[in-house]
Amino acid sequence: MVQVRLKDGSVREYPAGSTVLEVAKSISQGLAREALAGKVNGKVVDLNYPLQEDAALELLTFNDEEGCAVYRHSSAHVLAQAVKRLFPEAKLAIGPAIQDGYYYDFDVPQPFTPVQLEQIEEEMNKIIKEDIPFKRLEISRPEALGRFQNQEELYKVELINDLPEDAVISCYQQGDFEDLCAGPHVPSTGRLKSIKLMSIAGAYWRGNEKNKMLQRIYGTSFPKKALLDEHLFRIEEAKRRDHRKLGAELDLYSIQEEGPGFPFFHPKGMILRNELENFWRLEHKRRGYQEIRTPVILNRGLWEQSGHWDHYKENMYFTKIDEGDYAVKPMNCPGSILVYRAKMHSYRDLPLRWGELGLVHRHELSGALHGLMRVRCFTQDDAHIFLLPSQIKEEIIGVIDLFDYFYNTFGLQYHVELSTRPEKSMGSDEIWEMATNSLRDALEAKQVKFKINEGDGAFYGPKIDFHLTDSLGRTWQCGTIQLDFQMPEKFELTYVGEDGQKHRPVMIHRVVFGSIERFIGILTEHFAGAFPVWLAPIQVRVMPITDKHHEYANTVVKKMQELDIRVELDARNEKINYKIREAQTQKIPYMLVIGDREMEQGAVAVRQRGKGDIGAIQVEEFINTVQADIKNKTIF
RNA sequence: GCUGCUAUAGCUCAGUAGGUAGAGCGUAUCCUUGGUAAGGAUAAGGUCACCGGUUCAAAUCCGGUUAGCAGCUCCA
Repeated sequence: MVQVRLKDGSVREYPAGSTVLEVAKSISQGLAREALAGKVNGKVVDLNYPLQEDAALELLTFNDEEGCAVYRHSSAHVLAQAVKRLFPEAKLAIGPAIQDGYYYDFDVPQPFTPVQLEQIEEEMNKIIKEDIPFKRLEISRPEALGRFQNQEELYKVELINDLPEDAVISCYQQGDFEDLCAGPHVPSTGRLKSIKLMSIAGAYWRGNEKNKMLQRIYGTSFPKKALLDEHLFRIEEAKRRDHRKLGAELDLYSIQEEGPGFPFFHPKGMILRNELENFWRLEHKRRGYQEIRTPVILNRGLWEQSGHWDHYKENMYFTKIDEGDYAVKPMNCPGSILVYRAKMHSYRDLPLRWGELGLVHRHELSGALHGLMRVRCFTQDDAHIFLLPSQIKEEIIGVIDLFDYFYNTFGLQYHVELSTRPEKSMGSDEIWEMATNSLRDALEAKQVKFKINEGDGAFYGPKIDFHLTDSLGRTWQCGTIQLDFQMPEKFELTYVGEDGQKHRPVMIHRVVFGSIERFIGILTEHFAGAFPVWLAPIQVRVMPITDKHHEYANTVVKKMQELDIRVELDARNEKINYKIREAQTQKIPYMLVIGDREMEQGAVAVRQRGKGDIGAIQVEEFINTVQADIKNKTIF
């Protein structure tokens, strides 16, 4: 008998050799039906994996990230099998599960056509109907090499050769199809329900442009058709909300041929920006930050000292001034450090929290540019905090609180990831350990759940990343908190301690919005252009029914203008329906219709975005409502 | 940057076996004074992205450049 500890903490006994599926069945039929794979002592395995000794077991369904990945990965194998059936000459490369589905790369003489894509999808559905079992085979390296060489699957041979010495090499077979694969997989192809192939794209073998370009087929799959439909709907919805489209329609910004990747902000986009910045300044002031501003162009020596000249050159822009080499700043930290160095600091002054809305320029590949999300110049809502090592935990907690407050204000959910030391990095192990532990301690003290990203930290220190989830469930990395022991060292920063001696301060780099430009893009898509009143470029539009009502409408407008409400009068010679339609497409939160009735009673007829006509109220009462929306940052 | 695709009016798009362009929306003017998502008429507006080639003739065919889109790579 073996003892199996389940997710709920209970321990059950099973005969040795019982499979994961058998355990699932013993718990409930429903679970057995839903289970896609198991997780034994933290390792994801097939459902028919036999339990030979005591273990902790978790059953994975589509709702678990890992279960979902197994499902998609099995889908990719079905895709490959379908392609091999229809195009036997196709060579297999790799086919992993990804965020919203899976892909498989093939080496074929001709790119796939959309018609062929449909045929492949049909074939996949056939394979699913055939309900072919997935069989796991563990084989030796020579056997694996032999097998795939025979099949002339040279990409697979290359993969096998690159596997580490001690790797267990496994193969999965489903009927006549066989693929090199670590697994695990669902028990049989029939477990897959709704599959769909999404697109075809070129992709280089191993992502390297020097290698051959392969044909990549993207697909997705779900255990229920309703889930697939929902996914497809989300894609359509994302197109409708695309900030590039809405940015033009709402006249927020433009990008012109004269400046690829350098956005132009129009008056309405500037209102958004300024509101975000006002909010940012106020909240930072409240939390003990001061604001600084450092130059955009600084000399070569500085960038050599900071390490950017060596590590970041390809992304930087350069210029010459009076024979001297200068660079346009790609980051704000060196500037902030120079401000710190401008005078002596006592331990009594720390922590020093210096915010900077700094415009940075980075050379991004032309193919990477994307609306406001990926640009060549952007404003980081940066801050550098100089502190004593003993203040780290408390200070990080303060930053986490600030981030939480910001994201909640926009109705954005988030999750947190802690990134640890990467291979290429500076500094001693002790320092890294201590820095990483401080970040972890702060997260734990705040009881924030987090995921660990091994080896994904910055070269100068570990970091905490905040990933926002927007209204469509997409995630965006925005905020980041980075702990840095290297820059203070390189620039020989000091403070005078209690003992009268010089000591090295620690630095925290952090951004909340990340980039104001990108954040505007995210907000545009999150709200589908229907910004909350406090951000809306036009908050109220007043629409008189005929020109008899213009005078009264004007007094209403004036009243609001005096209170800094962003109000517009639509005095055009158009029917009320027409004016409403336009205000609606412009996503203006409040429309005020003014006719005889309102004029007589000193009232306005209010139409609220998303709700429609909500009736007439007195002007003063309406003004109070709007002001409350602005003050409370109400979202509707 | 690489691969593929695209570029016609402010916007969305049609068009031509190669013979110098068209719609809807928007804009302007006039008529209409209309109560919760498009009232009517008239007009203006384009070196068909840019440079070069083929041709009697190029917006149309070919090459290059630039920009955009999708993917790869990378990231705030």
